[in-house]
Amino acid sequence: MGRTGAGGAPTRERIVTAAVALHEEVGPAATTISAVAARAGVQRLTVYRHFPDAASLLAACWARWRGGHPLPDPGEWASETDPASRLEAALVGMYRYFAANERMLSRLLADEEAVDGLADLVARYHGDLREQAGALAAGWGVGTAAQRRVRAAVGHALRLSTWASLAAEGLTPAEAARLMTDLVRGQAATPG
Amino acid sequence: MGRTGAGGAPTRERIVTAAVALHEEVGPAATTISAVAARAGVQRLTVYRHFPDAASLLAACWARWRGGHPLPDPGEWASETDPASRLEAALVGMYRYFAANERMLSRLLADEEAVDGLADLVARYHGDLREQAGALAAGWGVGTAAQRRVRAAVGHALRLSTWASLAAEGLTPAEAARLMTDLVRGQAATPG
DNA sequence: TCGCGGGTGAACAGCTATGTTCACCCGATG
DNA sequence: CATCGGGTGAACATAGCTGTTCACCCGCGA
Repeated sequence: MGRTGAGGAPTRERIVTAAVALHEEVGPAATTISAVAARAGVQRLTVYRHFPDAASLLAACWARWRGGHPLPDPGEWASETDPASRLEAALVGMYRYFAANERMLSRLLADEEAVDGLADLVARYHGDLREQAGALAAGWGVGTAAQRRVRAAVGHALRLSTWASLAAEGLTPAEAARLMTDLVRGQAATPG
Repeated sequence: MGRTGAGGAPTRERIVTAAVALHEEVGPAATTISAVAARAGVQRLTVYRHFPDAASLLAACWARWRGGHPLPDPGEWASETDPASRLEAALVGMYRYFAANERMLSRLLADEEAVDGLADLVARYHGDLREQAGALAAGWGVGTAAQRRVRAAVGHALRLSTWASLAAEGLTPAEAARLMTDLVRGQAATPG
C-alpha cells in the first residue's frame, strides 16, 4: 500500500506535493531535485523515474497548483453593466485571490526568467489577466486619449505587485479595490 | 602601471566595477566571486585579498553604485506649497530615476532576502522612501479616514513596482506621475 | 508460482563554487 | 641595492547538485 498500487499514484503525488511546497517556500529556481526527494521521503532516483527532466516536474506542479487555485471566475462580474461597479467587483475578487496566493505567485513571477520553461507555463496566466484587463477597460465611453489612460490604470490595478504594495500599506482587498476603482473612474472622467 | 600605485586603487576599482555590472545583469544572488574575478581580468585570489568576505564586497558595490546614482533631491519640490503640485513634481523625479535605474533596483530588491547583508544595506533606501512618502502625504488637509487612504496611495505611488507596471502599460514618467497624482487627489477629495 | 513494476541503497563521474595555501615575480619605494 | 606590497599561477580539500548505473527487494497480478 502506498508503494505501488494500480497507476502508482501515491508516490508520484507525494513528490509533486513536496515540489509544490518547495516552490512556494524557496521558489522554483532554488528547488533542487535532492530537496524534493528528501521532502517526499523518497530516493532521488525515484524522482528521476517519475520525472525524467526538470520540465516535466515543473509542469506537473504548475498543473496541480493551478487546479487547486483557479483564478476567480470572470462570470461573477461579466453581467454587471456599470463599468465602475464591474471593475470594483472584479478587483475585490482578484485581490482576495492575490492575498490568498501571494507567496506562490510572487515566487513564480520572480523566477520566471531564471527557470527555463517556467515563462511558457505562466504565459497563460498572463494572457488571462490581459484579457480581463481588456474587458474591464471597455465600455467606459470615453475618447481615445482617456481610453489609453483607463487601459493603463486597469492594467496596473490587475497586477500582483499592485495588490502587494497596497496590502503593505495596510489596506484590505475591499479597500484596495475601491482605491483602484477610484483611480480608473477619475481617468474616465477626465477628458483629453 | 595599474598594478600597484599609491593606494592600490586601480585593481580594487576594476573588481568593484565588475561586481556592480554583474549585480545589475544577473543579480547579487547569482554573482559569484569567480565570475567577478573573471570579469575584472583578475585572479580569484586577488578578489579575496581585497574583500575577505562577501559582505565587504557587497558593501563596496552598493556604496559605489549609490554614489553614482543618488535619489532625486527632495529639495526640488520641498518648497512647493500645493500638495498636488508638490506630489506630481516629486513623482516625475522619482519615475525618471526609476526608469534610469530599474534594472539594478529590481535586482537588488528581488535578492534582498536571498543575499544576507543586502537587506541591511537597502534599508536606508527604504527608509528614505518612507520618509518622502510621509512628507508628501502631509498637508492635504483631510480627515483621518481620508488621510489613511492618501497615505496608502502615496506609499503605493512611490514604489518601484508601481513605476514598472505603469511603464509596461506604455506610460512615460510624466504621464505616470500625473496618473498617480490624480489618484491621491481623488482620495483627498473624497470625504469619509 | 513466477514475473515485473515500482521502490531501495549505494556508488560513480562530472561540474561548479568556495576558501585557503604555497611558490613565485615584478616594480616602486626606501 | 634590498625589501616588500600587490599580483600571478597552480594546486588542494570541501561541499552541493546532477545524471546515471548496478544490484537488490518486495508484493501484486497473471
